[in-house]
Amino acid sequence: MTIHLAESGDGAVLQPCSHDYQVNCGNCRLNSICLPLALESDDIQLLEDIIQRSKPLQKNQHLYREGDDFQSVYAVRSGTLKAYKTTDDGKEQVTGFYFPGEILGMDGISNNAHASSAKALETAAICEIPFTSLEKLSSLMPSLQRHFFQLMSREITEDQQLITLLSKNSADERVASLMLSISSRYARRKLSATQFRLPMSRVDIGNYLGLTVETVSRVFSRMQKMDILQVDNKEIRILDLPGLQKMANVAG
Amino acid sequence: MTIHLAESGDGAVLQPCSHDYQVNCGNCRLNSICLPLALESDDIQLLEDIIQRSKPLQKNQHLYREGDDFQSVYAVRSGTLKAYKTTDDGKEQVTGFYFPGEILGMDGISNNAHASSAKALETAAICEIPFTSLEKLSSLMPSLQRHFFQLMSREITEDQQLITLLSKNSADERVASLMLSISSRYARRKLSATQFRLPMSRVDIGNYLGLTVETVSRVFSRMQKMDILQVDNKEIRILDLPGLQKMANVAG
DNA sequence: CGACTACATTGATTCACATCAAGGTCGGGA
DNA sequence: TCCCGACCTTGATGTGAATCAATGTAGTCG
Repeated sequence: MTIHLAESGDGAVLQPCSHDYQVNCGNCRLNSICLPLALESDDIQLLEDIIQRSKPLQKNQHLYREGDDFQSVYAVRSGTLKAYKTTDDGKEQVTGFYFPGEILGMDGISNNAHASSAKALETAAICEIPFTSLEKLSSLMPSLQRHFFQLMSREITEDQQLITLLSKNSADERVASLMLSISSRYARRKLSATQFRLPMSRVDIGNYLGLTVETVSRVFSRMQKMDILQVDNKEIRILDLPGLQKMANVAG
Repeated sequence: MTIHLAESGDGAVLQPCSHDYQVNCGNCRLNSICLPLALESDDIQLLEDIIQRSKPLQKNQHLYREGDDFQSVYAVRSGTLKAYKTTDDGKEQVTGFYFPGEILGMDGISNNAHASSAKALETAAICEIPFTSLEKLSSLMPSLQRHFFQLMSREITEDQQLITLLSKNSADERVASLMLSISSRYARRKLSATQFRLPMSRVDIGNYLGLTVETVSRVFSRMQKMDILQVDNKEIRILDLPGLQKMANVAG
């Protein structure tokens, strides 16, 4: 059990902030990822009205913790977060990484309490979407209801991909798949698909993929030796994308 | 690639059936599991009107296949199904078992195509719930919309449990957890929590848990030797529930 | 600046589960 | 009834990743 020193006194509570961040859904660079809706502009305004933007999360600060009352889902505007669960015997399982444009917190709906914790891997700006407002709006806007069902369904299929990865694939394949996944998530934001910085530690990668740090490190070394990847601490450059895909041995 | 000989010519298409099965949601023994809604009786009638009951699925018959157009979600009325994905290199990954009262097919929403296949492990009766009707009804009935969001969220949290199990737990713990999960699902239906028949093969269990048949078999033998379980092929009797829980080492 | 701490790499050894191999058991069909 | 094929169990051996151990590197704070 670590104590999160970096966390400020008010903890994970997001205070609606008076100063504007000059962002709204209409002009947000990420809206094609976050809400790829054929929304009418007045529909966007309705959504806009319920979304709360708040002061950024610092590195290691929690957005919410396992067991917290579920109030909202969250969209990442900048930075990266990890979601994780703590098992009964105190071990940690990273269940996902969330990049800009992605939505997290949906696992809290079923029990009205968050089933996992979410903390910032680096400074992160977040859009908070109060769930009851979202529900009401969904009833009025079929396309929004549909979109949200799809988002949750996507979370399910992605979890199933991870289940398959953990159950059927070797260490090499797992790490390669994660690199490809991160690469495509950068590409989706019009950033380089072949050169990027990993926001998470080797421990987090290993934890997510069901491997130890040492194994992750060895896989990176191996990939480097094979001229598939160039690894400089957290800086990654993909040198041989087809080679990486072959190593991953999965569609992902 | 197996050919499913048991499958009848019309494949997975469910034909609405003229003869009544004397079942409706109002009197269904499973409705506390399937739709634990404080539904007004006229609300139940509205739901009733969109649900289609059809002729039972025979063992090994598919309810839907990976890639099929997504039209409906399904509730199991009797029997058991398994859901599975086929990986690029032809391996199979079992992603879940579905018992009476449980809902499957929600992974198809995100892409309008089923992300996995579902086949009957034994003769099974199914309620089909056309999704577009469900969506429309959800807009009108906030409690139904909420319920469906919760169902999907539960699927997410359960998948995350499995991810943790695969990533962090030993063969013994995995098998013990599955036995406890099945036990509690029987208990929920007011059936014996300590004596039941496994509807799935050892291969399916191993596949679901990321283990080989041999390992599953050995774990059962070990549990039997420890007087935790009595195993007679597919008949299971839990002799020492606390012992089994201790072996599982997880809350699930 | 230098020292402390968290993070990352690399090597040696161990171990849990996979793989390979051989029988055993059950259930359905001729 | 007996036979066949699918399913299950058990044993012997192999191996990929965990564990243990040591060293290297980067970022941080007094």
